[in-house]
Amino acid sequence: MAFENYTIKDIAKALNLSTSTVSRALRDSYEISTDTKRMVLEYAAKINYRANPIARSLKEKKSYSIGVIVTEIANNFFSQVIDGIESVAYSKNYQVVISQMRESSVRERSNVEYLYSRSTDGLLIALSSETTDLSYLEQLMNKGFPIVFFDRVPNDLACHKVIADNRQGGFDAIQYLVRKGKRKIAHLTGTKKLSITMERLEGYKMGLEANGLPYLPELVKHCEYGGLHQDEIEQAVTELLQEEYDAIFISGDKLSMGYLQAMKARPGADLTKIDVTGFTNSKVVNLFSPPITAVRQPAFEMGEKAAELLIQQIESKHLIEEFETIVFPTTLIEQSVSD
Amino acid sequence: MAFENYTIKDIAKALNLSTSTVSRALRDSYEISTDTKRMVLEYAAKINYRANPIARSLKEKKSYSIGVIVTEIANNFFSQVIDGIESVAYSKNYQVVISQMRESSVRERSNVEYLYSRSTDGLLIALSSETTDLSYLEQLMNKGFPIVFFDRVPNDLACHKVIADNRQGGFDAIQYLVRKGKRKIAHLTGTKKLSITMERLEGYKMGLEANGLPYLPELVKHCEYGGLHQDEIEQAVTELLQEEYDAIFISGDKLSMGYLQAMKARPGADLTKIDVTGFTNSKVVNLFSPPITAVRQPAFEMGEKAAELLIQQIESKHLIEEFETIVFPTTLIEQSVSD
DNA sequence: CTGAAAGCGCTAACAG
DNA sequence: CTGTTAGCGCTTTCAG
Repeated sequence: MAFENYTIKDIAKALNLSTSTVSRALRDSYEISTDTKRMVLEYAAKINYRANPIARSLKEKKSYSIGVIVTEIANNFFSQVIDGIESVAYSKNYQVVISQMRESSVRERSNVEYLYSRSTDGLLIALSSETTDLSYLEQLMNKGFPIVFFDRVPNDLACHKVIADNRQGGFDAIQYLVRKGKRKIAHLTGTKKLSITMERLEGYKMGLEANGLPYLPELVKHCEYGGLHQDEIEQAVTELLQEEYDAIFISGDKLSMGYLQAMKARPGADLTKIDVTGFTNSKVVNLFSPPITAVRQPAFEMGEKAAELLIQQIESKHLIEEFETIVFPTTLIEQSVSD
Repeated sequence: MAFENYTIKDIAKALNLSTSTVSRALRDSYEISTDTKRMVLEYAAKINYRANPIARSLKEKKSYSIGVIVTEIANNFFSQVIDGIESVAYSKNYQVVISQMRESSVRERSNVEYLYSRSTDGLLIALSSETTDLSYLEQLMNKGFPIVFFDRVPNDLACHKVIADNRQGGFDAIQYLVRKGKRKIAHLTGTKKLSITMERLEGYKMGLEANGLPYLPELVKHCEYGGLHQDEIEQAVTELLQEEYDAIFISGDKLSMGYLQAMKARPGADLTKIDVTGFTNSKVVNLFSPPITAVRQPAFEMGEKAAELLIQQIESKHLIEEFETIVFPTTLIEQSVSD
């Protein structure tokens, strides 16, 4: 009996009221007498009435769902962001609809359009490695469709953005390595199309400069798909091993893990000599061997914040004029050398 | 925050047709002339018409979305399962709506009810550690609401189930440890309420018996919340350290990682002596120190299969009579001792 | 305070 | 082949 699909009509009939009265009573309208309200509410509770949200959506042009687009779900950083998003959405009674674009701008676009046409009320998105043309997103935003970007954000679009302090994170990484006596620090990163790549690269350069170290382009390797395919990383490592370097700063979760794997698989490589510091949100970096010093982003909190901004924008009566860019600090997590 | 969108009415008006004709043309109905169809399709494409799925849902009582309920998203196993689910859903044009219950049966239920009332077309669920009363799920299923269980499945409900061969996985783990010369093998696992706990425990017992080893209850520790909170694990480890054991078999991702963390944090514990074999879907187990031998489930494939079964059930005209239980093999991944 | 009626955008009898 | 009509379940004027 718990799950019959009653409608407002059933309640109206049973109580000898009109559907509008019932609707209003349910929504606690001021124009309904307390007696009627109580009656309706009681009966509704008794039959375990649940409003049909589809009908409500159609009427209100609002679906209480938000779309999320990420590279892939099975990724430390993204899954933690989604955790944060879901937490906020749950507390505000929104559903979270997820899709993956696997670094393809085509899939990104088809997902955006699908989510838009399926009347999600807004979108949270981290751009794909391939994306250069943002005009379709801009058009949607101009139509009033709320979009909040996180992690990988557009440069010159007026919108809410939630990011980590990538520049500082990169800078800290270099400072740390230099303090450990490293002088030739390589950099493994993603495509230049992404904001995170450029910001972390800047941090890297700033770090070098602050320590009077030269910037050597041959020590910087870009993986166009952010290490989504291990081949990219193998290729980069092969190239790097022809250079001389005593430490490496890596600009992403997938890349960091992939680099360690690649090195582990090369019998020749001496893992103890080349220090690794990399962006990663793995919760078990301290268990790794060879060790890796992690640059950690507050992924959960970033997800929370992004969801809050989005829902706030969705529920705002007027068009947002002032867009915010929220920057979260990163944390450097050094692996204890207990063993 | 509304924005203009074309409707079937706009097309009808522009083309001097009735809405029903347009609707039928759009759906490629046999009763519409090819000429009219072409005209409608062309115009629709020109104005970039997108059908309002909410309206369609209301009419058809079908939303082309499926709900997924897991403990948490930021988990190796679950995120990989969701990856598989999303892949299949994407290819069949279904949306994936995600929610987390964090081992709470209350949250599980509220999520189920919410997803149901929001007219998702079906549900994929791995039960919470607390859940004992399945009657509300049974009621939904009796009403014809499609639910496919994966990983943590009910014992005696007629439904599709997708699981790993947990018994065999446990058995293999013990065989492996015994072959390495271990004789006192502990077991760290979750609550007895869960199918996976009982099956893996059985595998453990079978393994012991097959090797003429005694089953010692004091070597088996249950964490009621599957290690969701690290305290549980600390507690179990503290208890275990008072026993004598030379190896341990661990029954879940969270527990495996948590155990390694707990041990690492205890200066006294000699990590090299106690071999660890555990269920985990981490893709970097081979980088761990202390090493862990992984019992790996084909999580992605399990997600794919579960989604396929669900969508098949959703789209089937008649009630399913024969339910399937799909069992996937596990793989034992030994860490190479290269360093 | 309550009810009648219109309509959100779409589909599907039922008539032509 | 195409149009008319009647809803899906809910909200919301507009009248009483």
